[in-house]
Amino acid sequence: MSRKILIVEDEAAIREMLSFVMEQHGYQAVEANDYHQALEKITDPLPDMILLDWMLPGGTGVQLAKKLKSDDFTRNIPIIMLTARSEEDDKIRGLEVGADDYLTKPFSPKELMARIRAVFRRVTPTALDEPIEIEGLRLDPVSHRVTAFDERLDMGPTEFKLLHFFMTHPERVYSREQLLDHVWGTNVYVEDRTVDVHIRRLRQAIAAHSHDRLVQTVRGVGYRFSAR
Amino acid sequence: MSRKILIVEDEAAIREMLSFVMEQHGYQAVEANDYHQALEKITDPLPDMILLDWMLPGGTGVQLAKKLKSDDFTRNIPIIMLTARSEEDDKIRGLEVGADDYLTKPFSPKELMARIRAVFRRVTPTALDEPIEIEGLRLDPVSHRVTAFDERLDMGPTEFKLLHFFMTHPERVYSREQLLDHVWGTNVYVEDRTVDVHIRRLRQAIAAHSHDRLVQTVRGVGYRFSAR
DNA sequence: GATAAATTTCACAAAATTGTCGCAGAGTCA
DNA sequence: TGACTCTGCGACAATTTTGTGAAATTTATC
Repeated sequence: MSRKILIVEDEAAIREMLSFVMEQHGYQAVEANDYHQALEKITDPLPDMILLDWMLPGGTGVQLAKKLKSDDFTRNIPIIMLTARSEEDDKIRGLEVGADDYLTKPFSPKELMARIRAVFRRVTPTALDEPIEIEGLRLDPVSHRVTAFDERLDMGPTEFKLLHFFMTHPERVYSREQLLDHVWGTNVYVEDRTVDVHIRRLRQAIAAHSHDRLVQTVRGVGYRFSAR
Repeated sequence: MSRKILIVEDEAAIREMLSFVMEQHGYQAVEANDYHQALEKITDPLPDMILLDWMLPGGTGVQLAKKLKSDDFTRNIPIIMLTARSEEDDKIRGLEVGADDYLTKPFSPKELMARIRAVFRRVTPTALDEPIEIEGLRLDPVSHRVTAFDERLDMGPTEFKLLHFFMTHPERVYSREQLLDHVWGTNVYVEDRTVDVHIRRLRQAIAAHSHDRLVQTVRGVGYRFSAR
C-alpha cells in the first residue's frame, strides 16, 4: 500500500529535497508550490498526508490549512506544517487550524520520517480483530494463523487474505472482480482467472478435514463461502 | 498485586488530591514535588505508572520525561502528563517525548481513573517484572539475563529488548513498523529492514537449543513469537 | 578525543509467492 | 450426443520478500 504525500512548499530546493526523501522511503510524492497548485493536485487520489509550508507567500499557508480542514473530503487528511525556527507562535496557530504536527526548519530527513511515521500511526487506530471459527476451521487475525481442529494450516498471504474475507463475509456470492477489489485491492490489474488459481490454492490449504467444501463455485457467477 | 504510582506535581493541593484518589482505588501512591525528588523516589520498586505535571518549575517536566524514556529501566513505564487547559501544544511535545496519555486540568477523579485504567490496559496485560519462561528459555528482566535450560545466553541490548517484548506479547504477529514502535521507541526512524537484522541476531543468540524456532517469520506481514 | 561496541545500512543470495498459460475435464443447453 | 463455455489443475518464469555477511555509521566508554 503506497501512500501519497502532497508537498506544498514555495522554495524549490526544499520542495525537491522533501520529494526526494519521500520517494526514497517508498512514498509517492506530489509537489505543489503555491495555494492554487495545491488545490489542483489534491484531487483524484486524495493524498494520505500533507506537508505544508507555513510561510507561503501572502500567508496563504494558513488559509490553505483552514480550507482543507473545513472541507469534508479533506478534513481527515493529516497535515504536518513546516515552520522557520523563529516563528514560535506559528505552532499555536497551526494547531488552531487543525494541523496534526509541526516540524521546525531546519530538520533532518530522519526527523521528518520519524514525524511522518508517528502521525500515520496516530491517525490509524489498530483494529482489534476477533478470531472467527466455522466448523472447526479457525482464523485468528491477531496471531495470523489458521487452524483446523487445532491443527495448524499453511498458506500464502493472498490465500490468508482471501479466507479472511470469506469468513467475514459468508453466505454470499462474489464475482471474481469483486474478490479482486476486496482482497487484492482496487487499482491493481490482474486477470480474472487469477482468482481461480488462488481459490484452488486456498482449497488445497484447507482440504485436510475437507474444509475445502466451504469454498463453493457458483458457475457463471463467482465463489461463495458457506457452511452449508 | 498492588500497583505503585508515582505522582510528580509541585502544587501540594493537587498532589495530595491525586494521592488520595489513588489510594481510594487501591493503588499505592508515592509523591514527589520536583525533578530531583522524582528521581530519588523512582528507584527501589519502580513505579508502574507516573503522573507527571508538565508545568514543573523551570520546565523540568519535559526534561524528566525525556530522561525516563531514554533510560532502559524506566522506558516502559507509562506516563500520563497533566497539563493546564491552554497549553495545547504540550500534547504534542508530550507525545514526542513518549508520554502515553495526557489529562487536561481541571479533571475529575472519574476521568483520571478512567485514563489510568485505559493506559494500564493498553500497555501491558502481562506482569511487570516477573521472569518469563517458555520451553526452557527464561528471561529475567530484573537481573537482565537470558538462560536456556540454566545455560546463560549472550546478546546485545536491542536483542534483549526484542526478546523481552516478544515474550511478553506472544502468539501475535507484529509488523516491522510495530516492532520498531514497541522495541526501538517512537521517536527514531530506522529502515524496516533493520528489524530483520536484529531478528537474525536474536535467533542466533537463542539457537543453541533450537529456541530460534520460537521466532517465526510471517511472510508479507512480520514476525511472531510462539511456542507452537 | 580515541577506541571499542553496538547499531544501521547496504548488497546480494536464497526462498517463497504470484500471475499466467495450456490443457483436461465438468457442466450446460439444444 | 455434440458443441460450447466455464472451471480445475500442474507447471513455470517473474516478482517479491526474507536471510545473511560485511561495511558504514552512530553511540558509549574511558
